[in-house]
Amino acid sequence: MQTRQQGTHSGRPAAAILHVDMDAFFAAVELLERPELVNQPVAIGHNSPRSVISTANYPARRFGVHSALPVAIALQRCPRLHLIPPHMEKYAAVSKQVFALFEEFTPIVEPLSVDEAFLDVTGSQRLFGDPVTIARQLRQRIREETGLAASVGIASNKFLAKIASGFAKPDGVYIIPLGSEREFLADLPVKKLWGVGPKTLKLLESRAIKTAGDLALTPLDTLTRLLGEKHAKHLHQLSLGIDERAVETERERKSVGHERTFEVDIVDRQQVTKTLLRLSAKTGERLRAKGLRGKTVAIKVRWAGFETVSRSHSLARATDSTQQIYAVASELFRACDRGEPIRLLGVRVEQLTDGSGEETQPQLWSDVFAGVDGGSGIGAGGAGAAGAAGTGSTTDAEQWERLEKTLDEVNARFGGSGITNAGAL
DNA sequence: TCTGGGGTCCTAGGACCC
DNA sequence: TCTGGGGTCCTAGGACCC
Repeated sequence: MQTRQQGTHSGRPAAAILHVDMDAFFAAVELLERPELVNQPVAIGHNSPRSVISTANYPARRFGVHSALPVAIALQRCPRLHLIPPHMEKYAAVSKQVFALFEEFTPIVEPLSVDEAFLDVTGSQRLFGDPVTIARQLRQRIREETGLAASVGIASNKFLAKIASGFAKPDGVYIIPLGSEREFLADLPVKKLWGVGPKTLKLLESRAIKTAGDLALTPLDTLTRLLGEKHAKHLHQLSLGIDERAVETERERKSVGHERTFEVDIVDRQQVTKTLLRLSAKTGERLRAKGLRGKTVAIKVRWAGFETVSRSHSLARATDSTQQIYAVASELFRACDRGEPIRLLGVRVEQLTDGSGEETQPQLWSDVFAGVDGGSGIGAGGAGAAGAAGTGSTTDAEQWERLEKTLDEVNARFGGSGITNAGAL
């Protein structure tokens, strides 16, 4: 096992990167409260027609139940499946605990998701021992503090560490020793490489490229013609075991948005309007909570046939205003509406800048709804009343009821075309 | 058995400027 | 009069990841 630093061709000591991945995270958290189900098949997902499984525990996986599988199929494959609806706040709290433990071993931590991170422990070895020892301690600490199992992959770069953690699962450690990368990759199926999904897999297979080893032997210009310049270069590098991306502790957020798939495709444009309002409000609220503003408002519409279109519009100035987001979103929708049934609607704000230095704009719902409900309801305590940022106080059910009720009145008065703000576009 | 919701990154064409 | 190339911004779509 690789336990000592070796030099590399560049003269720098080899990096020691850990990829830590919690095992069946959401399910494992739920099972802490329901230990009697530990050996039963358990999956996390809403029990509704268009939901998919977000996590399955190992007993459930034996039935062919896995992430992204439609719930309806999961229940067919495993009629005795214990389906538990997700409780994101609970997982976020445990996640926070786990990430705090990471920081005990190194400050260089890159979160990949709520249950997964890269740790650069190159400089931690004097204090904590070699990477395998660090992994062992870390797993021990996680188990003590949370009762959960984490798997750890160890390698000289992020890509290999991530591949390694897959081999470590469940509840293990796997190391790809320095110098054995090419050998390790030779027989690795290409679909294991970061950036190879179903489409790319098909393209590669059409050229008889099945393993990372095959990929490594394919001339770069062949790959470039197949996949485009960046994608080709990236995959070719990975196939050679090369990944020079550093573990990044801070990454700038690029967008904030919300979307919703309807249980049944909707036709009613008043419901569209209501949904766009709700999605805009959620988005605006999160922007304000994070002190962000965005210049571009984008919508996503998935038609009943699953065809998806997006429309976007850039503003002269970045905004965090629910009112403005909604005005743009509803106008974008109006302009692309085919009158067909709709499966999904989304609202997203892009081109973010942090709002510092700029005064927060008051959210003048009373202007939008002026003369409709007497300006009473929403302006006063409603979505994004100035200063409410970050408290979560703007999402409670009562408020939504008021928002929607007011919108119903608007629709009734203006013939259900929704509210548009001519000044917005 | 139809396919979530949160995102990131890349490509490509057109506008516009130098 | 015709034509060029680079850079940046905007928009739409698509692949991919957890």
